[in-house]
Amino acid sequence: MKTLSIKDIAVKAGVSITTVSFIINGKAKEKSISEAVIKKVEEIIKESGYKPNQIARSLRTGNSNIIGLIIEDISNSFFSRIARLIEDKAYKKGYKIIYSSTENDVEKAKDLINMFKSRKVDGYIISPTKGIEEDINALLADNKPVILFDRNLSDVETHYVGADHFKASYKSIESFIKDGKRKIALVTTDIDVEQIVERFDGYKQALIDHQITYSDELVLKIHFNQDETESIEEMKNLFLSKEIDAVLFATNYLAISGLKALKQLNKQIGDDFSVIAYDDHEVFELHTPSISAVQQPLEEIAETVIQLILNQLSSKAKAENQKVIIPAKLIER
Amino acid sequence: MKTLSIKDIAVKAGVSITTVSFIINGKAKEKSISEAVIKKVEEIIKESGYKPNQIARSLRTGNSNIIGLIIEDISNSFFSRIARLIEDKAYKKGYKIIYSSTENDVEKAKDLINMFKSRKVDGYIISPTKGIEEDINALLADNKPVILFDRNLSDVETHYVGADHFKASYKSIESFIKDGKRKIALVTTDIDVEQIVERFDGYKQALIDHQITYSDELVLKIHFNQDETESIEEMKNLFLSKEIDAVLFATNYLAISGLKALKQLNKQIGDDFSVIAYDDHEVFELHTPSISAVQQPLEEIAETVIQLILNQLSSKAKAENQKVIIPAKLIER
DNA sequence: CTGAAAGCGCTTACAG
DNA sequence: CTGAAAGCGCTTACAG
Repeated sequence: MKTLSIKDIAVKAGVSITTVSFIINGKAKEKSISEAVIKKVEEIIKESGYKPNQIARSLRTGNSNIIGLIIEDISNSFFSRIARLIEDKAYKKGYKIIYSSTENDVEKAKDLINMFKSRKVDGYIISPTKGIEEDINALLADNKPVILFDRNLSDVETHYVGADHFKASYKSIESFIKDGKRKIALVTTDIDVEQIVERFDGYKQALIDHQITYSDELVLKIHFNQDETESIEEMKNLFLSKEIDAVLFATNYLAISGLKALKQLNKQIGDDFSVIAYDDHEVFELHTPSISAVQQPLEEIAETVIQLILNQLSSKAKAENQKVIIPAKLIER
Repeated sequence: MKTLSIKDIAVKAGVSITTVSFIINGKAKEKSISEAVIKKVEEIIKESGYKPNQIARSLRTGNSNIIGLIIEDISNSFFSRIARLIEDKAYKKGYKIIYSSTENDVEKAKDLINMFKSRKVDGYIISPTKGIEEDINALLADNKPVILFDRNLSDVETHYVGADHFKASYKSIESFIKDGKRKIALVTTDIDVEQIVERFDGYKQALIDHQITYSDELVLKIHFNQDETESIEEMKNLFLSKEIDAVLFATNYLAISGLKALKQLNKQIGDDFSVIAYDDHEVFELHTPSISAVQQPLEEIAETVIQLILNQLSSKAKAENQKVIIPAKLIER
């Protein structure tokens, strides 16, 4: 069974492909096609199950009704939830999303941008890695809408949506201090991306503002792609060597590794030892005891991202660049 | 800056677009293009940063080097992990993956197939919902490779990769029985898909084989799209009303809700009350006490799926349909 | 060893 | 009210 083309429909209806095309694209009225012809063509389309070839349409029009979503890692629940929400919302507006993970690898990120570019996606939603500034600027020069989220790139002039990482981190530390903690550790990663740096800055500033000396020794930077068992070992060392009474984990997967480390050490979380995780996770609510977490407003982030990109897509006018910073919530458990 | 076309390259190199096309597609030798021309064209391509328009290529060749992945829900960690593995492996072979969630909605699933079809994806990897048999058969009639995974559709003659859900469920119940449990409950969903039915059958058969009377009252079927709070209430009722000493949860998200229910009831998991979850989740290892889980071999499933589809894609010959059933492991914690 | 030309399936400016 | 024709950027059978 050959797939049908617009020509087949035109032949069947006894009209030109121009007429069929106008009808498919809702321009029938505008082009004053007669009611009778419209009805006839629509019927034939329906009963034949004809679907226009989007590839051909894209080649001709230069756009695709597809938005490219580039994230760090789809298996991280923060991203998979965001992806799901964005997909949902875009779908309702007639846009499809295609997504792919960079694994924080600059080369792969560039590859993905190229792939999306050569597929003529209409717009880009990106949680960027450092090093792709140029590629993104090239997209912008090409007049493609780009929305960054989760982490900003200071060398790129475009829209950004993200949580206020500095403040969320600052407040977490402040809540430790209010509870009388003084030896507060930070477990973070060594990737040099803005949202991680902000979390570190918030940690440091909160200590300083409360007259607690900042010490490098209480900050553990886990190497990004390292094996989890190794990370757990490093955390165990940290927890054993210093008299720490509280720890902020800068990502949810670090917190999960940290909980495993504590379990192995048989160290109880409680009045003597408090924990906050950055980015919530199902683990934390169910954990005994429950773990406090900084919760980014996923729904709001996804909504804002979609809103911004749809605006861009519908108005050809270049809008003012917006940086939307959304407060995160500290869920105390 | 206009994007370059093959024509621009041809003009710059002073050759025809035919020649450029042959070189791009590695057919230079075969078409005996002279070394000098090859070198020159390759240099121009490199320095100009020219990337062939994949849309045009797809329109012409009818394929896309893209594999469509259709899953139930990307925010479920079972699927997001599989997706990540499949993406990785496909990427290494030069294929891109585009994926999208059906949310177990037949209409959305059909829509997605249509979208992928009109984008001319080369092959399909699908965790199907019931009701899309016809659509999949249409793809097969169109000679497109289709690999089903996680759940099979009996009315569709194609490749399938999945865990042995019946046996895994059977063994879980058997392990309860060995521990002396007799009042064993099953919490499952009401969606009528093969892998869920198999888990139920395994549960029932194990009871029967061990001379334990099967009772409907010990089986709770949670409505698929229902609010979690409601599910938790129903589970609390089950746990309170019967003297249950063990429960198998048929999915990991049900198990998570179940753990929340138990927490609310202040009911301890231990010698008097055992729990096994189907599909592992980070929650379970960290939970106090740790929760046993049926672990599907994600890596193996992903590997097999990719292998099968790549085989199909490279050999135009229609291979024998394979049904690969992979044993799942019960991780006792 | 290389090129002119047809054609993939659409959209749209132009003509009538 | 409707259609013929150009063109989007490629690939490839054919010719030389």
